[in-house]
Amino acid sequence: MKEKYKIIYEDIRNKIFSKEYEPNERIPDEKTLSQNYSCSKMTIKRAVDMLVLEGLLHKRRGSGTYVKEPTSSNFTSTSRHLFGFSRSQAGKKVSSKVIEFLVVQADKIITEKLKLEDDEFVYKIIRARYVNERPHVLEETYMPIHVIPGIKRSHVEGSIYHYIEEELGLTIQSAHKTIRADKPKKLDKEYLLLTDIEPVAEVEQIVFLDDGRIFEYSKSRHRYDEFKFESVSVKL
Amino acid sequence: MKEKYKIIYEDIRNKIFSKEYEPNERIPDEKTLSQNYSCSKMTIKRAVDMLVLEGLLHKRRGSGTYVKEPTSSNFTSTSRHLFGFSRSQAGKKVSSKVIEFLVVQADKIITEKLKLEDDEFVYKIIRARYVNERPHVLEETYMPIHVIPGIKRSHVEGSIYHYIEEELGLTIQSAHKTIRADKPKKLDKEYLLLTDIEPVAEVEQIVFLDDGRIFEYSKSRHRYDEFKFESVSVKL
DNA sequence: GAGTGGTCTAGACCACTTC
DNA sequence: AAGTGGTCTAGACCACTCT
Repeated sequence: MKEKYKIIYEDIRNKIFSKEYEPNERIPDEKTLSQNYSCSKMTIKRAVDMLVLEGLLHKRRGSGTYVKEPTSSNFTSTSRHLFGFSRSQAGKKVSSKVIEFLVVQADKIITEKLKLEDDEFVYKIIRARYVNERPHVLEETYMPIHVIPGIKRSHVEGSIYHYIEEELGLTIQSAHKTIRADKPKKLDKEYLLLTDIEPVAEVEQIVFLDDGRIFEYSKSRHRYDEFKFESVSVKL
Repeated sequence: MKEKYKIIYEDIRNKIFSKEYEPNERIPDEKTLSQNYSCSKMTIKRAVDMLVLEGLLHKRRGSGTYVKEPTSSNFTSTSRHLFGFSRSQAGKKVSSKVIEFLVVQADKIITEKLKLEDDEFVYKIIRARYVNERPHVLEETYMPIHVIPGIKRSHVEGSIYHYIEEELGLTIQSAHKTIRADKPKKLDKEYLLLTDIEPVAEVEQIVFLDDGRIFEYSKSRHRYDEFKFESVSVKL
């Protein structure tokens, strides 16, 4: 984090959260900021635009840049939905029960989702995950063995993402997600302790490495009362 | 749409969808593109970065910029979740049944969500919405009467967003959304024709105008089998 | 008209991969 | 070493609001 625009982004962000810039207040204009931070206007614009995309600021041409009032979606969450479940529950006690962990030949759907050649092998991992001993989500994950080699049971019992990023040294670039509601299936009821009238929120996800390879296709089925997904959309 | 970066963005986007740039192919480097489009490298970078955020391209420093293979989340949807229900169902026959349409004094929750002063009046609108005669979603919407004045029953029966943008000339800037699964409530079952074991996907939404004012707080409860929410997250 | 953000440039220099 | 994307600049000019 030595890029100037990231430093400025962090600094302004901190000033918003610490209320040095208060809700509905106009922050200094871009020319002033570029003098304060000793940088060009374009660099200020870049930092400020990140905060606009994040939903913390809004701009009015000809008028100025203003702090948005806090809403549940911009101040609570990190607004980065990219990483695994363990990381999203930082500070809480996460545990996992491994229900299935094997290598199988990819079927038609998995081959299509992971963009594999025919007849490739993939890890199939089914885990129930608990926060403070309470079941939260049932995950069914597929990863190609030639992209993510050497997954051990110990990784599956802990954090697979930790293994991928720290031990294999790979970088996750992006994730495409689809969120739905669904009736509970048999496995959901069993592991998430749900009855027939208690639904799940399903997140289907395809995750990319920074070299463009797909390394994960998964469906996570969350207890309806332990899940929410937050999103900010800004007009371009 | 006369900004150069938007024109270039559209043009590259079209080349991706028309397969002139094929999946996994490397597109021309930024220097070449800036010559082709007679513009600076920064302008190319801006257009390309929009496509990266949209999940259509990915970049590798030192290597090049590549077309992602299509996944359900990047090629099907417009990736703009900003506008109302009518617009998201373009081309289909949308109808509405107005269940409630009145002006009420905002209660504590609505006052907080819409960031109102105490005791302000808001429109309360409950509508069931149908696509091809089939019920899709039950919407409960609150709008402050001093921000969006003059809503008539005819607007509520059609598209309120059309009224706001076309007739009032206001511009929608952003929306903060929270998505959950939930059990069906009495009204859901009645208007969405659900049984106790059929859940809903709830989208709670706060929508901003481009002057920073909040003009809508709503909860939309969708039939579980007629809803999905797609999202692309890219590491910064 | 003064002030604000929006677009765009031409080029320098850096970080990374290997086209 | 050559090629590619990443950062940053200093400034020009435009579009918009109204401090």
